[in-house]
Amino acid sequence: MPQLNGGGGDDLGANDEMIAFKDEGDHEEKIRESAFTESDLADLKSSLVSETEISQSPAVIRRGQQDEQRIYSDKREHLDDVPKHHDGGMYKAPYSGYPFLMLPEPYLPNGPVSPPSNKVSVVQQGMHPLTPLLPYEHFNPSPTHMPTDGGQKPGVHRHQTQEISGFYSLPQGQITPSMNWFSHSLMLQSGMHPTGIPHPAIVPPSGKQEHDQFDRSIYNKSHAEAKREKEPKKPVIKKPLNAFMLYMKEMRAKVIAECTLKESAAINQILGRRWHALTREEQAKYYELARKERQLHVQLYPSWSARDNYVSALGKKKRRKRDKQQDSSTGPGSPKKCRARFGLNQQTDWCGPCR
DNA sequence: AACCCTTTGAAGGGG
DNA sequence: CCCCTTCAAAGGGTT
Repeated sequence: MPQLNGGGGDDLGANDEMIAFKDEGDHEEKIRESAFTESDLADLKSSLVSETEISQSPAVIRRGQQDEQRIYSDKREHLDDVPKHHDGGMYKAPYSGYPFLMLPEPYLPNGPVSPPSNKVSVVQQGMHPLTPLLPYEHFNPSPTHMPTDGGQKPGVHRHQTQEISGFYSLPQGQITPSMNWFSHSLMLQSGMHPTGIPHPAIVPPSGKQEHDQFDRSIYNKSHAEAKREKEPKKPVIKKPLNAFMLYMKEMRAKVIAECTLKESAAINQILGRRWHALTREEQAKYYELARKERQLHVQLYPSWSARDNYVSALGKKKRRKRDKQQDSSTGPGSPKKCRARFGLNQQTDWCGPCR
């Protein structure tokens, strides 16, 4: 039987997605105790400020993060005990009751398939932010399409694309390795996947959603401009979401609702804390989902590399320059700036649940 | 308009 | 192998 997970070993070299928890039960306990309580949120809010005040160079901070990651990595074997959700190789939405399995709307004309509606507003309408992951439930690779060896790349058939369409939140068309560039461009022109379903993993180079703007613009612009726009633009295949990103997608709306926050930076800090407060089982489901997503991504885009989406060398230079400025604590993103942004003197502005 | 901020995790490259 | 960098999402804020 075909298996997405090559039975124990991760053929994609991603058996490390099951990041285990620290052994320090105290630490974990401590984190969990502080989770989801109002005091936690208050603590977070104040820490959001105080943490940014710590005069620590970005490099030091990063090092600290990596150290922590390494510690987590030391406990992966614990999570390996978490029961895998496989059913003879057929991926059946492993987590019954998982909210994103509820709605087919992502494929509706005005559903979350359109980028703006895939955001919070969608959730507020009763949609789950992870709805785009719905196709997981339908993913039923046949032996022909799904190699038993997850690392097998050549000869992967593209029929799967229909089943996994909607994995990502920015559907914009589809490109498949078995297609040539001409057909790719045609698909992108129409904004559609060859199967007829937009694929969110692929976005235009701009990264923005344009949808039906194209056709209209053709008539409003000069011939040269129209021609230029008609030229195929190389689409961007986005990275598969990791466990935390999947978690964020699901929980973002909840945090926004609870805290009446909208600024993603602050929301993400809360989500980061909550992530650490999750039990290993709770985290495991997201690691599992992320692993499946990576596997599917590899099978869909065998030649794709994360490097493909890296910014140019010029962009790197630009960033290094920026980082240098940060070290002087006067540049963008400096503690000083962060204090201002998060309002050190405006803590009363925090909403109730987050106070 | 483009970039920043903020989080964790994955991936890739350099030493 | 270790370390560092980049990018995934998100949307208000900043330049």
